[in-house]
Amino acid sequence: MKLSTKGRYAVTAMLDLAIHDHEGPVTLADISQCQGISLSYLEQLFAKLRKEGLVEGVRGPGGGYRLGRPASQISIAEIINSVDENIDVTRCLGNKDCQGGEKCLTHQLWEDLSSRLYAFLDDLTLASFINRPEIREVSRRQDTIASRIATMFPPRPARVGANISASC
Amino acid sequence: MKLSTKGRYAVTAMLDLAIHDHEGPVTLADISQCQGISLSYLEQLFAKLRKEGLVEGVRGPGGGYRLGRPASQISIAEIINSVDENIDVTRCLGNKDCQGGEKCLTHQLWEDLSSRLYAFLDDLTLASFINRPEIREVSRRQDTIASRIATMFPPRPARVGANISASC
DNA sequence: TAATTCCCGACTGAATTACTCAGTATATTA
DNA sequence: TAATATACTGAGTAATTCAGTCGGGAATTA
Ligand code: FES
Ligand code: FES
Repeated sequence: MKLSTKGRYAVTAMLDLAIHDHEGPVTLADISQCQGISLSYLEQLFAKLRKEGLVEGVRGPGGGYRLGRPASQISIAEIINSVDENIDVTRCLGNKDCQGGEKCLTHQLWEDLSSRLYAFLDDLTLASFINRPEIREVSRRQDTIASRIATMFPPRPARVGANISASC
Repeated sequence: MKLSTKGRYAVTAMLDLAIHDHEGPVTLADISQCQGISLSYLEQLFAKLRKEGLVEGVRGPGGGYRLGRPASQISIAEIINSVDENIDVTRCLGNKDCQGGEKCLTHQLWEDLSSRLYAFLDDLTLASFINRPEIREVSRRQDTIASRIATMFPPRPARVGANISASC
């Protein structure tokens, strides 16, 4: 289990998808702009998420990415693991034999902590974050702001009603 | 909150200190040899741990490092934070203003996850790891092996009884 | 004094991060 | 059918961090 900015990017992007799930696919260009991450970098991250089945891509105009499963069945741990190349090597490289054939104490202790952490993050699903009332509130407010801006500066809609998902 | 190999090194080293706490200071040379980490690198990590008051150094022969506080009052979160330079910046750099003066949804959600994770790791203390019976068992066995080896190849003792702490 | 340990700072190769560019493939819409 | 918007792929790259080396110093013990 590893946790870095890369993992944070993946998690926040997935949360974005989860929030706008009902509005159809979200484009990486939107996420890139809203969260200030480079588009190509996002593409690399999403390639990994796609390999794990956490998202599915929809090509062509009006396309984007959708969650690969219901938000209630995607855990934070899965997201982080899929982008962070969870090579959690200890000194024995997984052989558990550095103490005269036995697993050493340090190995045991770290494995223990690591699995507790994983269990914790595996229990947190995307749904458990976005379904709380205060989140719904902020989400609604931002959509309102976004649609007001959209009214003042109407963009050419790729598909009717699809551009509201551009809120951050 | 960030979690990398560096953090793991710090945590396992601190666990080492906690286990051998009753036997006097543990030298970095011991930890370096047992856990396969470079001595100078350990020195850098311990400089940070010392700044946070998590350990205290004892100079001179027979010296080493001791826990700065009882193991029951040192959390895993503290250890990781002290070495990992927890600069958990979001896009707004902590200003919470990227959504027209308001904190954006992504910021809110990540802050939320981050604090939950911190709370979890802050609840885990060194003592909660080493005081479990199965750990005490492995610890005892390793000390036995170590003292048997010490009998076969007696090292020059820096201080009477102090070298048993060389077990991994 | 000599040995052992912590302590300090500068430097360095390797790995990873985050990004850029240049394309290809597929679906939509006009 | 043509134009366009999107996902996809892979090679390359500057910046950063990781992990380690080196060369000293300072305090303590014997
Ligand atoms: S590091 Fe795996 S057994 Fe020691
Ligand atoms: S990133 Fe902090 S408010 Fe948007």
